[in-house]
Amino acid sequence: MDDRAKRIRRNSPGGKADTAKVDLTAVVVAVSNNEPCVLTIGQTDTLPSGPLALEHRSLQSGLRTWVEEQTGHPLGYIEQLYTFADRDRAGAELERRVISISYLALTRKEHATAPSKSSWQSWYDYFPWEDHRAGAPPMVSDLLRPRLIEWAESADDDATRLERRRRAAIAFGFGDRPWNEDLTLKRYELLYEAALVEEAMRGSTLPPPVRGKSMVSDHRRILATGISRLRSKIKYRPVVFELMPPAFTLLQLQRTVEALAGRLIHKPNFRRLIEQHQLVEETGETSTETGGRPAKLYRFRHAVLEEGEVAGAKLPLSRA
Amino acid sequence: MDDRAKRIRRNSPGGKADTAKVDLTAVVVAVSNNEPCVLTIGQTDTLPSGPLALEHRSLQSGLRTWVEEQTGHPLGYIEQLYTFADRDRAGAELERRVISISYLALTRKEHATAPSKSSWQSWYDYFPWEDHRAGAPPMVSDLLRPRLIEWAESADDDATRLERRRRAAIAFGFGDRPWNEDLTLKRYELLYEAALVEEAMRGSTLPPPVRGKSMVSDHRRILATGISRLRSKIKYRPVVFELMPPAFTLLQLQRTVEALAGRLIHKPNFRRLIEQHQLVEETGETSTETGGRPAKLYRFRHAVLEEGEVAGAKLPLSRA
DNA sequence: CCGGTTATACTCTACCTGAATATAAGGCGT
DNA sequence: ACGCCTTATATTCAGGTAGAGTATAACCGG
Repeated sequence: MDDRAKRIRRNSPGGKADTAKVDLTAVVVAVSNNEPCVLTIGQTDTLPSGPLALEHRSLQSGLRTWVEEQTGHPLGYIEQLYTFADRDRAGAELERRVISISYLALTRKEHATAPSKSSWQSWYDYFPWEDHRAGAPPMVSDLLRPRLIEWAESADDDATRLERRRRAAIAFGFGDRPWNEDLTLKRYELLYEAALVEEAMRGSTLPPPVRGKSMVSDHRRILATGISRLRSKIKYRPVVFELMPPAFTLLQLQRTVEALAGRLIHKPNFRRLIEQHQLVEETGETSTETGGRPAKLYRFRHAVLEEGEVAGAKLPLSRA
Repeated sequence: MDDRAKRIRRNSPGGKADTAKVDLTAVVVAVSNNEPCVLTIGQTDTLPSGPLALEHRSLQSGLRTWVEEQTGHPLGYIEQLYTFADRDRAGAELERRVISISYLALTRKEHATAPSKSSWQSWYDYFPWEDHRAGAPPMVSDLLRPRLIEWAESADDDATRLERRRRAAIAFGFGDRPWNEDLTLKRYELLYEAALVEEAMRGSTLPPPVRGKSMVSDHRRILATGISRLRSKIKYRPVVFELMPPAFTLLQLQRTVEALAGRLIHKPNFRRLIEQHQLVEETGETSTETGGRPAKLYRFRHAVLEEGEVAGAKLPLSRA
């Protein structure tokens, strides 16, 4: 234990170096009208967040407190995303370092208990290149591809040029590569590195080359982290149901998954999968709101959560 | 931005509540002689760790600095594990909160550059119930099962009793349930909750009911987190190769994976998988050290890392 | 009652996975 | 040299899963 004391002494010449401000930030997700949304506060595009304080029992309870206070939304399911601590995050003039611990939360818009200054924004306002439900958006090949190639070519040596081209091709599915919806974070980081998004150009007077709303500080990166995590998680854990009403049709469920994944799913295979894993049970009711033949209503079988977390539903994502 | 100011004011009556000490902790893993090992420092069972300081450029670089200084091991592959901030972690008497950010690092023992006070310990010294390579260890059914059932029965109401039994059965594969090696963290947390491990009995004079070395502070929980993460990750990402020498036989590779997973793998299927995904290429050499027919030596095809991270090798874990 | 629309059921094929078996190529003792 | 032990490598087979397409059912509105 005496090296520990030594270490601490070594790094605390003034007794101040070791302290940091800790910020909790939430990516709160809901889906309505087949549109995946994130909760923001104020006029600016800002995620709910606040400093960790001594009265908070834990990180999670601190986060819940902040989000409920700022948005009137009590949170259900939450999971930790990532901890950032870039020193230049809040500008170099700050003496103290800022640690930012981010969480992903899944909820439903109806769960709000109080009106507030918060509002819901579609994911795809911030990431217009991420919605492939109607095929790849034109901007991917018309705008992003040429700009990324330009960026790759601007590298000093051949090796870097090659590597940049390959990274871009993998992330965005250029050439004959498939689109991988899970790579949202990689794509954003690539656009940032290539200085194609507004956040990478702060202080510049030029307009950002790529459309898509930006967010305060590094909140768009945190949102991208949340989207990436959620898109991969829905494939092996039944978390979608956190976003569903108590009773729903199988098509509603499918549309919700499609909204999150940003791509279409083969209907018969999706139903087969859900039934195979016995994720839902019929309520007995039907819904005629869909226009055609009435659809059976289902509810989530909460028992699956207890049955051995192995199951995990892989999604039959269509290649079409 | 003026709610932000308000929030900060609200929680900083003395200007002190918002600061925290940030600790970086590393789970450094290597495999040798078919035994998965973790790097510890000093006499006590302590993971390499140290406070984040202002001179560190980032969390990762701070961690690398600490580990290298304490153990003489430069780190290669690292990934963030989890951020803990339990208030009772360092005892309630502390004014300031401690945030603990943990990382998983993969390396090889040979990479040490300097001798030091650090040493390698087998995972299974800390978690003897996690090694199922020779079948389920007797202690699981002889010791853990009765103790966990006892704990479940001691609950006040029927619902809790049922839920505890089910959680234990899932985590440890009681009854006819399969053993799921990924649940290392859940198992440790369950034993902690049931007060069967030493860490849950600090301050008590009774001997801990379950064998297995304990660690300083919450380091055993952090190690469990690392094992869980690594065990699931080897199934879909080619990270094992970080632990392998430059050239190896397919059986050596298999034994390494088995050491990590704590269970055996079906040999022909394992080879088929590796070849299918073209994870390796022949070096042209062979090794006769294995006793029987000389085995071809292989090296990792680094190109797969660039080829589109989708691939992901699922492991054919044997049920036998 | 007919076409539009959605729901639900069924089929077919390619591929993946678990599992078992067969053959090859070294070392070593007699 | 021969046979045996050990490990390496190749092949096969059955069951299951995933992708994709097609068929039938039930409601609505004109």
